[in-house]
Amino acid sequence: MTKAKPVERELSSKKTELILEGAMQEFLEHGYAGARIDRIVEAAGVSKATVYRHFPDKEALFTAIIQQMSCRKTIFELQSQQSFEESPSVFLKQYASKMLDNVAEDPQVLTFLRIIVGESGRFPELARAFVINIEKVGLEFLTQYLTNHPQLQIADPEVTARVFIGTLIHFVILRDVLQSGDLVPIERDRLLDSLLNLIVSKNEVSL
Amino acid sequence: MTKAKPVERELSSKKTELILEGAMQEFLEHGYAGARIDRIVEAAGVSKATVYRHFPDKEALFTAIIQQMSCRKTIFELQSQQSFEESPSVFLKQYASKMLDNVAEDPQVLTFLRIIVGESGRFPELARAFVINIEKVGLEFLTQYLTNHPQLQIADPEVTARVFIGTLIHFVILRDVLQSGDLVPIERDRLLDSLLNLIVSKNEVSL
DNA sequence: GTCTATATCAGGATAGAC
DNA sequence: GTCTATCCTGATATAGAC
Repeated sequence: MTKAKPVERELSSKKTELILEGAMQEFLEHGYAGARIDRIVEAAGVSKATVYRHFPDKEALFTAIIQQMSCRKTIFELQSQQSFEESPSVFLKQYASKMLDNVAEDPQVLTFLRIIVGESGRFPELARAFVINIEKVGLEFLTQYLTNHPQLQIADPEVTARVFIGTLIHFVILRDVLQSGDLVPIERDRLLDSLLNLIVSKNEVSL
Repeated sequence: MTKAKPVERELSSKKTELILEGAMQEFLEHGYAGARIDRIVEAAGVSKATVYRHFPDKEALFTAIIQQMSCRKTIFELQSQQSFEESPSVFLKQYASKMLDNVAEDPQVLTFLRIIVGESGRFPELARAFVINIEKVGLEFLTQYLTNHPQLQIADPEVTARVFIGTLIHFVILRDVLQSGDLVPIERDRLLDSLLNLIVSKNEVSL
């Protein structure tokens, strides 16, 4: 009987990791067209030929990176870190705060967003993967949450979730992505408080 | 006395126009790094040397184009086309509708947004020009409008303007920029109606 | 001021030894 | 499977004639 040979058809995942690591930096920093294979090679500490033995071309490497990030990056998945038992208005404000902090603290998220939007014309599949893995998850979670808390008296949870996330994303785009927070300044707590006031029923008694 | 010589220090603005025209197409379609001077030359119908006589380098040409577009492009300036005398809720819905239509009908707006966001890391000044000329204008107009209509009972017009525009921008990003409207579908009228319901006071009597 | 022709060099991708 | 060395296309930018 044939000896069970250790699975290793996939070309040495050690180098693959190095390449992906270096490529991620490079693509995030320079975009697709601006990325240089030479720099990826240097950052990864491998030879150029090795890169091309693991990935057919630059485009394949790029899509691999971005798709991987769409799975890993969490912008809205803060559920685990949070206390579900808080009152809804407290929970929602925490949720929004965490989301804003996450983005501000992780510059990779910003460059990732820039890439997704910037290349969405040439790589629509990547944009769609982003929407499925990140936006959709956040929207559906919030919709569910709003639906599950009838005391909030949300008339249209689906739209309310969009308004909530849309406001946050817009804020992130102005402040962090476009680096223009000072041009249209607003205090963050004021934004969140007034936003929650709009969303939760006006005649709030015991939220 | 010296004969008044016809002003022509600016290198033939005829060619300049052609170059800018061609460059706009090229940069919008391929981004900064992906744009090729050769294609600009071809589209403009001039020689490469002429381009470099009018602009010091690729980057200068790029920033000229984008800054020009930030002045010309109107996403939120729909005031002139609208009847100010409508009731606020009608006006606001018209305003939002017009804005969504404008974007959907003009693919240049989409590629412009992609460029601004995509290059905002490397060209922050362009991003800031965009915010000043487009976002800020929209936000301030809406804030003013909400303030001027006290019957709406807007507690915080500044934030409400952001919520309104943020929701619209987010919708545009998902549907048009990222081309993923089908992945997180929502009927446009439902979005606008529910959004307005959130914004205008619940106890609406005569808006 | 505008063109043609060209310098210069960097990019992605591969051949062939080990 | 990995490296070194190289191919070759095509990019930005310029020199020099008109």
